[in-house]
Amino acid sequence: MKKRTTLKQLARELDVSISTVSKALKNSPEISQDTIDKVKAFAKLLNYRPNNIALSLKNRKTKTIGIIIPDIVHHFFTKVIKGVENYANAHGYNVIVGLSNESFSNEVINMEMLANGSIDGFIISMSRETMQRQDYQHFTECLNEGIPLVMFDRIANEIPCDKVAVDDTKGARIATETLLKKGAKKVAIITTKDYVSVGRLRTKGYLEALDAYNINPIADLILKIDDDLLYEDHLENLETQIQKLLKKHPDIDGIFAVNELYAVVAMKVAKELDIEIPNKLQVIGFTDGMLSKHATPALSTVSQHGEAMGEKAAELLIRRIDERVEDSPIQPMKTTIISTDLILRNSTK
Amino acid sequence: MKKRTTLKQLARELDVSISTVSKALKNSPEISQDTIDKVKAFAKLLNYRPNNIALSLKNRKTKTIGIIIPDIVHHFFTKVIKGVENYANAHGYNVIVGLSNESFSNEVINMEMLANGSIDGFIISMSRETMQRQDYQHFTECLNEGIPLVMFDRIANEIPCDKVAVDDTKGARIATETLLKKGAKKVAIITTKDYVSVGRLRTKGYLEALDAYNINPIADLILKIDDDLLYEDHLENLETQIQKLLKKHPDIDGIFAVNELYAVVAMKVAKELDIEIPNKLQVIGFTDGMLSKHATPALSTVSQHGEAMGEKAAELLIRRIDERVEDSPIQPMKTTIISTDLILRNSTK
DNA sequence: TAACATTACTATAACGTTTTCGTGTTGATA
DNA sequence: TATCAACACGAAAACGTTATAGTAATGTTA
Repeated sequence: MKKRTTLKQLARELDVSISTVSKALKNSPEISQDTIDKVKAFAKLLNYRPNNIALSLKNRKTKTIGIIIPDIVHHFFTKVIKGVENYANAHGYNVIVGLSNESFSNEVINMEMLANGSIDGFIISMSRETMQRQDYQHFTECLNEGIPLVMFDRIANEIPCDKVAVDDTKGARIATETLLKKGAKKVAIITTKDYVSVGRLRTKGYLEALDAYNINPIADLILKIDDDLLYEDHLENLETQIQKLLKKHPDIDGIFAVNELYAVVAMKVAKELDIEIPNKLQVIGFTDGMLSKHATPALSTVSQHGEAMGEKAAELLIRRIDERVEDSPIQPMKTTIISTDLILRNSTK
Repeated sequence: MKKRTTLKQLARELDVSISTVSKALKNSPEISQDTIDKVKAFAKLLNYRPNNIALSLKNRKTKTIGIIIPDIVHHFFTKVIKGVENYANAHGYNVIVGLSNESFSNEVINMEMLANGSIDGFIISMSRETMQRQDYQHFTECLNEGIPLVMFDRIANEIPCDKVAVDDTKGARIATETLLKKGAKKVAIITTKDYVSVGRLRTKGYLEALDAYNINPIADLILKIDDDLLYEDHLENLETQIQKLLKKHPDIDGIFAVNELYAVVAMKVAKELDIEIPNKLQVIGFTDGMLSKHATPALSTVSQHGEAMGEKAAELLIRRIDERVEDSPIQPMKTTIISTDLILRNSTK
């Protein structure tokens, strides 16, 4: 096994000091052009590249950021990662991914693993369990240690950090209003339990829309899915609940679902019940992913711009990291709202 | 900004040497129980955790592995990452993700960025461009520097490293044979250009199946999609080509597609042409992802077990990394084949 | 020609660990 | 009482860098 070239080796072979080599490679004016040329040529020959770890130790910054997400098999999170990578790489940062699998302890473990100097800052979307428990002390601790944090999508207002969020309420309101505008009279919502902030906020938007149209909400039409179950059970449970809903209220002519999976499943159930989409039932989802695009009919949906969110989060984080070096006064925390777009396809009239 | 606790601080405050602190925390027999207890208590109080970077420098290993993939917005790759994370985290390793975006230069840049000591080894699936150019010198260089490599899915046989692959040919053969067994007489394949190894191999499997059934392949029925285009153009192009195919050969009663997107789009086009699935046309895809599961009808597909692949790749890599430390003789390179499963759903009879 | 700049380097400390080798203090042994 | 082991700790080197502070050998000035 060949060992990596180090300054020491270069120095020894060129018969100069390590400092000289280091400086020569950096074009220091202290070093004669002659030596600079010699050193550089030799360094190139031996394919010298500075050891990142040593630099990290010296500079007390790693030029990597950690992103912790609940699940990577999710189009939205995957888009966010992509955005983070884009911005980070363009700014000389690497991205290290931690998966919490929606579990609190995994989230904590993952963060601790990385917080030991491996990363300069975190980008996080909380696990479901963390939201439920509302136990944020690993975040607080992190901030106390001076590690900057940026939260996105699933956010805790209690934590004083930069945040990137979607205007869930507004997105949901517009979606629901669109349904109503397009003639729907009885609009149901398929949402999550309330501890999931995005579900709660989107439900709020739904209610606002009804209110704007002077429609009284009907409890029956607000279907709160418990996605605490295992994936498979969850899916089955989801189907039967939607089935029940559509059978009990056959006059439902609009469904707003808080994610694309719920929307697609709703369409599937409707088709099984011979309910024609979009003529007899219009459906709008949230999060524009693969499923929406390739469903039949193609699903109208609220696009969240995951990639843009990722880029913004990375930008905020890297700014914090840089600001931390020069010990300037701490800037106030910022919450950036990424606006949604309604993409109309064939599941609406 | 509070600074992280270091051994030095503990030593100073406890009025002992750094060595003593270090040893005490490791329960060294050289240190008296008294001191050990004192040090530990104080360390806990100050929430001391060893600096990872310093350890990496000292041990010349970082306990992180890099995974480079062409695209993260792909269910398959995402599954692989999950598998890698599982295994890696369970073994005290972190995972750092690099995206090549199917571009050669991005792949090279990303690898160079990480190869400077940031990672102990790579897990890689080549970008499309790399496959096209067949320029593998960044891999060779990496191996020369003693950084272990594991390739998965998109593999270059020329590179002497561990590999994790799918038996593409066999999977494709079984899929096609299943179509034939279920009564299809005229089976088309929607595949990629030949430089994509998986496309080529799957086409081979398709041909083998035809051969086994004494059917002469028809050039027209082998649709090689050029996915070099931008995503949107690509999709449109895909649709029109499938349309043309189905119109020219209305008696096609089976389609094998080398990925789930092609399969789903084929079903969509068929539906538009009022071809009933599965009665008049049966479809099987490759890669079991979201799209397959939630398509209507649900798509029969060849499952690749991405997560298992990721776990296996991580296992192989970590074994190499560990073996590298003790300078034992180099073990021969291994190629692990992960077998596929055919999942039958409603797009087949 | 003594004092001083300039040039072109080198030595050293530092980042935070671990580990090998010393070393001073005990208590036991011959 | 001199010798030696056991004990409990400290000093220093090393990992690969960079930056600060020297330091010789020149050249310049008064």
